[in-house]
Amino acid sequence: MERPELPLAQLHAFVVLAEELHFGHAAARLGIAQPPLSQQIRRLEDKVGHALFTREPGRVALTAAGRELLPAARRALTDLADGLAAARAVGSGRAGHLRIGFAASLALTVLPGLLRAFRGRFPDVRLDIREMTTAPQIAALRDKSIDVGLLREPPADDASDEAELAFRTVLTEPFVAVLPSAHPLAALRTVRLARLADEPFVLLPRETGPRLHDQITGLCAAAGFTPWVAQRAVEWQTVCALVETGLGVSLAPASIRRIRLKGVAFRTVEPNARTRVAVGWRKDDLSPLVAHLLATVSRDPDSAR
Amino acid sequence: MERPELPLAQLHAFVVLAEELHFGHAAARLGIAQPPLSQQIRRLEDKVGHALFTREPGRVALTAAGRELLPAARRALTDLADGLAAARAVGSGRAGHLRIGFAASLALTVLPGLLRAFRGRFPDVRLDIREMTTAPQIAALRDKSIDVGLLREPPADDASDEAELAFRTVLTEPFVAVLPSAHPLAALRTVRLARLADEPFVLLPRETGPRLHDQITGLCAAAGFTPWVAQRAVEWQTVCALVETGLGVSLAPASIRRIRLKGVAFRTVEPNARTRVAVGWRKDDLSPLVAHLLATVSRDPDSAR
DNA sequence: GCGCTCCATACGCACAGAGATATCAGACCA
DNA sequence: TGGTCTGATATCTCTGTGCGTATGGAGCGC
Repeated sequence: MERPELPLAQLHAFVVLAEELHFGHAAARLGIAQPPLSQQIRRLEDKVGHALFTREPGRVALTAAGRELLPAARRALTDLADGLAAARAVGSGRAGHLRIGFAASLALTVLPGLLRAFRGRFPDVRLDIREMTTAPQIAALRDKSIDVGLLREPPADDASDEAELAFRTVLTEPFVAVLPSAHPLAALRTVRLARLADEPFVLLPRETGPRLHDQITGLCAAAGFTPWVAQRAVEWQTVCALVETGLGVSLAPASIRRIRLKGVAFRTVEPNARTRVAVGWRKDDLSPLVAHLLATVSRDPDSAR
Repeated sequence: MERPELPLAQLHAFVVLAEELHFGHAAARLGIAQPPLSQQIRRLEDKVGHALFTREPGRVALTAAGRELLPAARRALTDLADGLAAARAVGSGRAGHLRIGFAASLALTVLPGLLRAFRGRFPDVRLDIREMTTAPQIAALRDKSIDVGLLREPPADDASDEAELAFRTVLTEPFVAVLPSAHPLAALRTVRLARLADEPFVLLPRETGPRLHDQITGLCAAAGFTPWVAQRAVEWQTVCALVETGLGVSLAPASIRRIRLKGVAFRTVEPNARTRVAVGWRKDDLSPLVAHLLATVSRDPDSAR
């Protein structure tokens, strides 16, 4: 790639003149007087080394050399205009590409509203959403395979080893007991946690979200028992299905009320605790898209319908 | 098409830096010091309105906006470089497109050498050659459907109605008598024209080249007779074939000796006259290609082998 | 012949920007 | 802790060029 020889301003003048084929009109379209235009063209012709127009009195026409240069000049100008517009759109966050990880349990609650709100505001941004549990999201944020994560129970903000990631709580929600409809406790409005002490439990594997898992077992411990986990399942959907078949009961974030199954009842528990849903991102990620997404999350707190 | 906002020099610097990802190396490749390069990039970023590179200590990288701008910048630069080169090639006559009309009788003499010489000198020029007799060539030159004509017996240079066309004689050649090999006159080295007075003639139609036709009949008239035209044919090739079958004799430019037929003999005639082959072009055609072709014609006078 | 249109030329001004040198600041390494 | 590498900043110079106004000159039509 060599040093460019032709100033863009002159090429612009050239293209306009090639369209108008009239110095006066072309100058008017360019918003300048006629003599400067003559100069522009002259300078361009000097640089090219050949005449680009023939000026017979009354008629201006392109030469063969001019016909050769014209399409290249036109392409270059439109390419640059388009490229500049695209770069500005991306730079300002009006366009681009955002990869979002999300916890499966949010697929029916926070996520739809958030996506709808964001898409409404930034229709040219391509959203790449992928379901991931908490721990993989943190790893994915670190290795930059996602830009934003929506997860449950993030590491504490002040954890020393999380210097590169930031989290902000999006919402908190209570836990609910997940019971088979036929279960005696399902008849109550509120279930005291201790009453679940002897029930078999269905839970997610601890690795998929250690802090949430610990919070659940911690709740049980506070109620005076250690839950006996009869079955593990990797999705809340599956957990509910297993509960329906009578394999056990569960404790889950209230979000999963959205999973409507005939044979499953959700009951508030007592004593309760709230679990946090947070949004996480890389602190050093200056992308305006991330900023916009974070702003959208804050602006629409009830997007978690 | 709007006024271009991004100076090409800055885009060039941008592209080079995007390839090197190192200010020092990029500056070296650009042949400038490092601070000016920093300025170029800064100015470009100011105009775009967003950062194009991230400068973490030790590693320079493109931002999303920069990645968006890069291909457009690259395309624009190469387009312009290519377009400029093409325009210069066309302007200088090293490339382009030339339409040449030629008389059929030259297809075996002047033309091959001329084309070979021209192609050798200007391999990037596309030559569009089309066979035309004299009168259509003049019309084609006028309406610009050909750029150069190779023809026999052009109108006189000083003809008042030929102000827009110019002609230059390429070569002159004598006439030869075309006889069946078995013809008694074929036994002679030279044929006196008057001896053909009672022979039937095979000639081209007058319209295809009135001046050549008139020259032939003029020769006969000078020898004291008016030729009896037993047959007309539109190509010299055909004329020779008809002579071979004994349908008559003919008078033709010496070029047609190239048409070798077993039963046809070519004999010089006496008295003789020479016929001119000329190249014609539009006087107002400033194309360097035409100038080059004319120069080639002059430079290789013996291309008429 | 006169005026009109159209383009070129001449001259002047002002500003952007490309280049240089010199210096500074942060990161990293020995 | 000091040296090195990297990029940013400051300041200055100078050229290019973009634009203006004023003017010239060639065709063309009335």
